[in-house]
Amino acid sequence: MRPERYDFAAAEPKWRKIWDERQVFTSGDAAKPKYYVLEMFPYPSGRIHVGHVRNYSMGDVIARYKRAMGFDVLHPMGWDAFGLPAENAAQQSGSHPATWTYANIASMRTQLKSMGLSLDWSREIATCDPAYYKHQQKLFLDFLAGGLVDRKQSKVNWDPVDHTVLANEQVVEGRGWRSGALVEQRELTQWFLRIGKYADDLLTSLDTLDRWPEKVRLMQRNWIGRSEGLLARFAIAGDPTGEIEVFTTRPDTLFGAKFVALAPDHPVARAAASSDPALAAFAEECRHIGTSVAAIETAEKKGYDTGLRVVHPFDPSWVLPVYVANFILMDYGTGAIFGCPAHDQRDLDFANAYGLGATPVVCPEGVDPATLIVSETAFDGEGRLVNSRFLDGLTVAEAKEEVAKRLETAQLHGRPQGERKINYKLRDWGISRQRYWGCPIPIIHCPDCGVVPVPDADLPVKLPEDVTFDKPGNPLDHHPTWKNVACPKCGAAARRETDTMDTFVDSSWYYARFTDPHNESAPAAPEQLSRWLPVDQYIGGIEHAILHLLYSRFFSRAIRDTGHGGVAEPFAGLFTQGMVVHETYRAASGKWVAPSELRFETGDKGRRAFLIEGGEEVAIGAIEKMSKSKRNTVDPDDIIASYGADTARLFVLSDSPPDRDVVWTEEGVQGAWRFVQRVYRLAGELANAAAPVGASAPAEFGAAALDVRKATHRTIAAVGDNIERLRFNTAIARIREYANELTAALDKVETVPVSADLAFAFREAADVFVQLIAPMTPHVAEECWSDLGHSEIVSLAPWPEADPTLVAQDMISLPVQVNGKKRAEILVAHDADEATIREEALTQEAVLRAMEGKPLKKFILVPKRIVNVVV
RNA sequence: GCGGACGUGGCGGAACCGGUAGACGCAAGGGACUUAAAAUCCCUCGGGCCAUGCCCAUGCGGGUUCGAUCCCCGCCGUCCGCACCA
Repeated sequence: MRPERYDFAAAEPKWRKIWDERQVFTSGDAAKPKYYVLEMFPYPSGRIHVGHVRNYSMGDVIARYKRAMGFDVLHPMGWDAFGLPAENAAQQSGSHPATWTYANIASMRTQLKSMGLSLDWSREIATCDPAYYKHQQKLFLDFLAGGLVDRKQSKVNWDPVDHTVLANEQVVEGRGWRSGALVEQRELTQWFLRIGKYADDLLTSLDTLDRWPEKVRLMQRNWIGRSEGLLARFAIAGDPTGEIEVFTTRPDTLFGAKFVALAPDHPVARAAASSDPALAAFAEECRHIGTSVAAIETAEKKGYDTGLRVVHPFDPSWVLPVYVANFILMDYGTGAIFGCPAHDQRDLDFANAYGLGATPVVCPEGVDPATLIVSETAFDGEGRLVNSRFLDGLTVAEAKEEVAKRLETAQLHGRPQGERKINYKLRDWGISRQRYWGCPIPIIHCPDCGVVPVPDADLPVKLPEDVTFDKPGNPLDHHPTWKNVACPKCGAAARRETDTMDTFVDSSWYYARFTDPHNESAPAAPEQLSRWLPVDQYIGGIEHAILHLLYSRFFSRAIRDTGHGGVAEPFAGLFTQGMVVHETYRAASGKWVAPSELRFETGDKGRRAFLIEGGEEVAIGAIEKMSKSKRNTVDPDDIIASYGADTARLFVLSDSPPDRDVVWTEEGVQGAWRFVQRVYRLAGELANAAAPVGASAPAEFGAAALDVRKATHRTIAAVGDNIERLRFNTAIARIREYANELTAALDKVETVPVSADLAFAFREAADVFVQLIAPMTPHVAEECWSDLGHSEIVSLAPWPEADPTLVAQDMISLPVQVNGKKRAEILVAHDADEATIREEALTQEAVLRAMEGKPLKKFILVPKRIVNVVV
């Protein structure tokens, strides 16, 4: 006897056990076409959060749907397991980072498994596993051999208390986020990956990623920041060899130049500062402002006249002053510019501060050059050149070309004075971190041989286990013996590189490792890479729009170009899902209160919240991103324990479009819960009226049976289309609509057993209904599928096919408008000719009334859409 | 400042290529069943009016069109990204 209510607590573990034992989700049937669906793998913080539930539920719907569509689906899971939190935990609790990390992985794996995700767990990887980072080290060495790695001095944010490098986002108001110490700018020798080599390819290939959000492509475009311009060299007056090279995108405005400005760290500026203490002090001041993001925003343009003068390239008698200025960046272009105040706002602000003047040299069409004055706002639009000697009358583009040509042929100090140049904002990727819990950089420093790669046979360079975290700085550096090693080349006493890699490196190739996760000799076999890559659908948060995705695109190219195989673009389809947000609650004391501590009432004064303990009323605040500090989080474990995984999955997929934020509400969860129960009930009711499994179709269908079948096939078509387009919320809405239709059809049944045609229609409906909901709520679907008499599980059932003849409507209802306002509705055959429709429309009482006896001016028929009568 | 996205009932949202605005759900109100509750089921649910019907309504103001949530112009508001990149 089937129970009245669905007991998720019994059913969910039962079905997961069956999936697990039968290895239903293991990929590798080469006879089928492949489909690779991947969600961004989690950092093992210890607990999954609702954001994970949403992310992985979406991926799972796609995986289950594609599997049912006959694809060999790769849907793996792993752990982004290196990173600073493990070291922080080690400092605080004394547990070793590895112990802490693997314990977290174990508990999160249990949590993820309780969600019923159709993952191939046999491919699980963790980036902190030597079996994984061994290949990462090999890739690094291959990149090094392939000219994709650089070692150079670079400025870093140095925390003098923690003895570590900080990322920009770890510097808060000029201080280290953890230590609170004033951050210093230090020059350190660091390892860099030369992502800049691929700048142009990474930029132009964005156009091919037509299944990426336009927003992400735009962000990457801006980040890469290509600009075409000219390098131009200015001779220093009175110095036979001295010169300053500037980069400009506006060579056309050269006759509007009023000054040259240098970054404080420009070599010429440093040289000048060495004999001018005031300039040295000014440069030092600039460096300090550079550390604070807030300061840059409000900083005034400031400069210091070095006293140097440079000669205008087109007029030996024209000299320009050379300033050191706080707004010039050393690491973009050449660290030097020429300033044209009339046509650049920054230059104008600077010129106004130092009385340098502004001569307009570009005049917009239709403006009299004589009246052209620039005082507060620079003009950066199009126009024709004025006040520019041989450039006068040319367009901006023509003038740029002319200046470039002339400077390319002009000579200064025996070299061409100008050179066309394409610049990128994208910098090479510094990967050195002075930390323990990361992938060791496989390099040995020998006093005689210099930088020596660790030989392949010695890989992986494993992290030592006996480390301490009681001292600030890098534990690898403090380790008594680990860094001492013989040089592989000459055998002399040498020292290991003690820096480890940025954790973004770990996540830049994990999608490739999943294709062949247990390969010991290579990151992945080329045939596995070509079998699975690119990832067909990648799903994750928008916060990775730039770095992770750009680094991965770079790695995929670098892996291919160092002979490992694979593809240029790792992610053919990208979807960025929205966050899960929640109301906030605050007591009168100002303390944040967790939703689990509250009870709610709805009355005359609207919705109110009270503490369960004590009954104090608390204020219901804004809906915000879930965060521990505001205590507005919900624990997936609690939800799954009280409602089951299917309810949690259904809720995060319903209501809101997947790319937008979804508000977590108790009412919404209960709505999902009710529907899970309804699925179970409805399947049971349908079963009672349905023909047995495999019953053959009767020759004829009556009206009632036909209506049910039409609803069935229309829903198959709609849900499939919605899932393909990742519109899970509308897919679920269609299924709920279908449930309403089936309930109504069952209500109409007067006699049991029903006629054979209706029984067939109900059998078909019951099966399809369960199959359509299965990707979202797989456990209850399996339970119902079994109750419906199927011997095989629904997870292995092929997706139902919509019969086009049943999807098409034979009678359609056409709205009839008079002068654009709807007045009536007519029911006509889908293939009715215009004359029939016209006759029907024009005899409608409401239409005639609206026409008020006026003569018909025009009759518009949009087939299958609408009729409009114009009078 | 620059770039982008978005504004639809009490709420989340739907509406395919310019063709019935408000699917589906949440909340609310009314009712049935019940000793009662839970669960379930049914009905109402954008606003207004001279209510068998009509008018207004997709942030605001214009425009194009037989017809505009959708296209164009101008405002207002919200959110996101970048932030002196020469």
